[in-house]
Amino acid sequence: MLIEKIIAIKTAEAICKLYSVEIGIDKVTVQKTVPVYREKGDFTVVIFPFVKISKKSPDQTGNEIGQYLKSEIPEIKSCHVVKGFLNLLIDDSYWSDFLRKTEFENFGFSKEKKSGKILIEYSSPNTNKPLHLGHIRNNLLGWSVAEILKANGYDVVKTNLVNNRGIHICKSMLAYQKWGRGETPESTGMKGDQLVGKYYVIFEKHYKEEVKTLIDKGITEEDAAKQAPLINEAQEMLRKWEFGDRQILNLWNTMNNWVYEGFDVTYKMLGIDFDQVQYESDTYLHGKKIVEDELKKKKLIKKADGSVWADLTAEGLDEKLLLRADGTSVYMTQDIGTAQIRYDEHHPEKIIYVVGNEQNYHFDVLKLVLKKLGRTWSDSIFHLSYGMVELPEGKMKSREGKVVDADDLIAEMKETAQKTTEELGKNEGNTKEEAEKLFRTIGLGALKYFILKVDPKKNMLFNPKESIDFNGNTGPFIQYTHARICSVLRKAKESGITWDSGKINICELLPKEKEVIKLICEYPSVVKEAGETYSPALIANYIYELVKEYNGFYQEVPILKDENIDKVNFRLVLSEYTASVIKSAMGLLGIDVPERM
RNA sequence: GGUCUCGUAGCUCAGUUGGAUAGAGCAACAGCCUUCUAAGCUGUGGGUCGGGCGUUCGAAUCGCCCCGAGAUCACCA
Repeated sequence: MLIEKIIAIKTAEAICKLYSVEIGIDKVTVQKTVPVYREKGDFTVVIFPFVKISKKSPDQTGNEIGQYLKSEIPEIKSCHVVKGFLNLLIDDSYWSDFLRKTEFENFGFSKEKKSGKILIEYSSPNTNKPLHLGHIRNNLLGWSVAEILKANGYDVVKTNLVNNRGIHICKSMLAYQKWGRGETPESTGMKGDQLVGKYYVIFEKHYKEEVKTLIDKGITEEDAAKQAPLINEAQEMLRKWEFGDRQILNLWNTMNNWVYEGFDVTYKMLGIDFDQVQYESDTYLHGKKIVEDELKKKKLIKKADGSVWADLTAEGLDEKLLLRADGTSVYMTQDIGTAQIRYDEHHPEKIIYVVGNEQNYHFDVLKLVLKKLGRTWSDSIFHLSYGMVELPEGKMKSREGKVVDADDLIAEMKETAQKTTEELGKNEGNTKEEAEKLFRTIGLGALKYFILKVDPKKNMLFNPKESIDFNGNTGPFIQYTHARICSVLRKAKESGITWDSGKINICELLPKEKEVIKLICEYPSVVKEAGETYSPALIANYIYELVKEYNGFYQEVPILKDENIDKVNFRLVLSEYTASVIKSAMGLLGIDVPERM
């Protein structure tokens, strides 16, 4: 059991014994002692809540509880009360024992398997344009959360729902049909998704012009948006698609395959993968069927024009369209089908949808509609709503081409990594392949850490003019620390020095040594909390703290140069352990750590 | 307008189940490499935690009001 937990239990016990009042363990606050008082304590019990019970001064209460704890918990070396805070100093042997006894294979990960299965959907791209920085955030988050849940013992299914149908897809198809002149990825040398995206932007450009012309003729903006010939053609194309027009389906197949191939390249570069891929072109039919069945059961309503709606007025919302008058389906229709398929196939304890916060309302509605249709499992749907990546001038807009392209950014990061490495003269002795791999690792490390260290819920800013940093609280900084530790361990081996955690024989620790061990001890609870809150940011911030602390130790304390072999042994174990936690935690973020850089 | 989210140093972000003097990084300045990788370490300056009121022994954290920014309220996804 964690020493903090023991302290909390014994504190509650002390209050019972000393003041004859029973309190819950959750009423006891045990926290890390603030740095100013580090010499006096490792953990602090907040005494204020107990002075009402003891009817004594905070100092006196603290001293009494402190005496009790000291007599009950052998690991406590001393206690010390300041202004209502009881600081407890833990004996150094407790910390060195921790290193001696703890196996670091899979350290931090849950030992027992959870029974429930979790399905997590992320990425879910539209096949009308290439991926941009917003999608990168989505992919990294989804992938990392999946890994964190696995580390917490869950059986996780990573799934991608490809948004390959709908009016938006028709837009790029229509533009290609009109202005594409038979271009292909081969003929242009463009990635398939980039080529299709080009036509999506072209559609929007012409559409905007048409709308402007209509407005100039005196038509309102709203009507102009509906009357523009291009949008009507796109809708006609959607109808043909949904009713199986062979020519349209051929074009759709061709263009979608170009996009899939392009996406695969990007996913591979990013190191993102899935256990399962679903396509909306399959699931929407299931949704449509459910809607038609439920209409017969009168749970949905049909209007005079033939459109089908869910009435959510009783739930405080309005009516929501599920099928258009022409019989074609909308986003919600397919989501109903997709959810049903997922439930039938996996019976998951939870279905996590990693989708931007702009769709909060959509998911509220989805859950309500499913519930209205009698799907009690709608409660297992959880929308992991993350913030937007914004540019200095505001939101990214695919339609206007104002985006940070994923492929470009990844390539730039790698180039920056290469430039920095070469400037620092750290690329000697690498073969070309090794160097390429290293640049990719560092560039991606910088990008992934930059994104994942931010609380998922919050919007974040990306300024393309300021390249992502490689110093300070960054991926490369952490990778560098790992590489340095590996270097020390290599040097030890080369000089025939061995180390063994079982042979740790140290009674007194230096402050820097103790702080590093204390942080290592925290890793399991960080993994747990990151799992409970779906937040890779907790892992990122934790690992930064550990690495910073280790660097202080590395700077101040000689590892190999000490004459005392017990100290050398201990410090090598500490270093190896730190490296292993760095590697494990960065692994949860999808970031590789090199052994040299 | 309704609903929701956010507002912490010049910039980017931590810290929010209420706890000690609110922390990092970047940027600026000053130091540290004949000794384990200087992508590092140490130090200096930088804050009415958007504002006000309240609850509390104690508020960046909880409640109410106001100000500011964003998202959403589509027969787009």
